[in-house]
Amino acid sequence: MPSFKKCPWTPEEDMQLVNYISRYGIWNWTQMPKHAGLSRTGKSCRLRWMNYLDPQVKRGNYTQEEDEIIIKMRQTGSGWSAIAASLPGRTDNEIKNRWHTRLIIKSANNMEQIVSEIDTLTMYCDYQNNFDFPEASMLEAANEDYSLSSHMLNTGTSSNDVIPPTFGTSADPHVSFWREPFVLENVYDDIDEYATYVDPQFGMPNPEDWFGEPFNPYYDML
DNA sequence: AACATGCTCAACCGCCACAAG
DNA sequence: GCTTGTGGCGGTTGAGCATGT
Repeated sequence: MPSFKKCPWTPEEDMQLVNYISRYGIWNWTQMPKHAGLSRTGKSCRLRWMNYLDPQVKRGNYTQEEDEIIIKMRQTGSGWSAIAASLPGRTDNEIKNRWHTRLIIKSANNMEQIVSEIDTLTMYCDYQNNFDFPEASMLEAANEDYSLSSHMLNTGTSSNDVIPPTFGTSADPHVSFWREPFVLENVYDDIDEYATYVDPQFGMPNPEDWFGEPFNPYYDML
């Protein structure tokens, strides 16, 4: 695990950056810190301005409408920057934080999401067993989405309740599932356990029903 | 009151795309 | 076509605050 010291911006540094940009504008992030007398990288300056100092940045107090937009766009695969573009005043970083701290649970609180999780997993099975699937990024997405499941399973519980396994993280008792050679039986084992945590009101479908039918939305692409 | 745990968010990193030379 | 510089994106981390025990 990398260990690096975080170095918060001081009010003086903020002032320097704001003064410089208000006077000369943004012309080159790499050169700017030198001219502004800041001992920061251009990237750091850019991030500080974009996420914090820019007067157009809105802070806190997300409306329900904003949350819904984030959830919808995220579910359709939009990137953070695309979502930020749809929410004036919100930054990608802020939206990302919002997602990971609040919305990921809300998002999972519907059946469609659960089905999507299963579909993603099914695609993964198909890939591993039958195809040399070229879209490596899809696998990463599958892993991420499956990780999402653990958050989903928390729906309706408080932080003090028993937390189901956290798939795909260092604390994940199932982490070996993703790192070992793929074995279909492992999927069933995990799905079974996964299903036991789902709120019964959702009427979790039998995983066998889902895996019994060949399913791969990417067949047409192959 | 003291400690443990969880949550939030600013800040960093690595990687990628693109443009210019 | 290759190299280099720059900006942008997404993932991750750590500090500090809030809350619970």
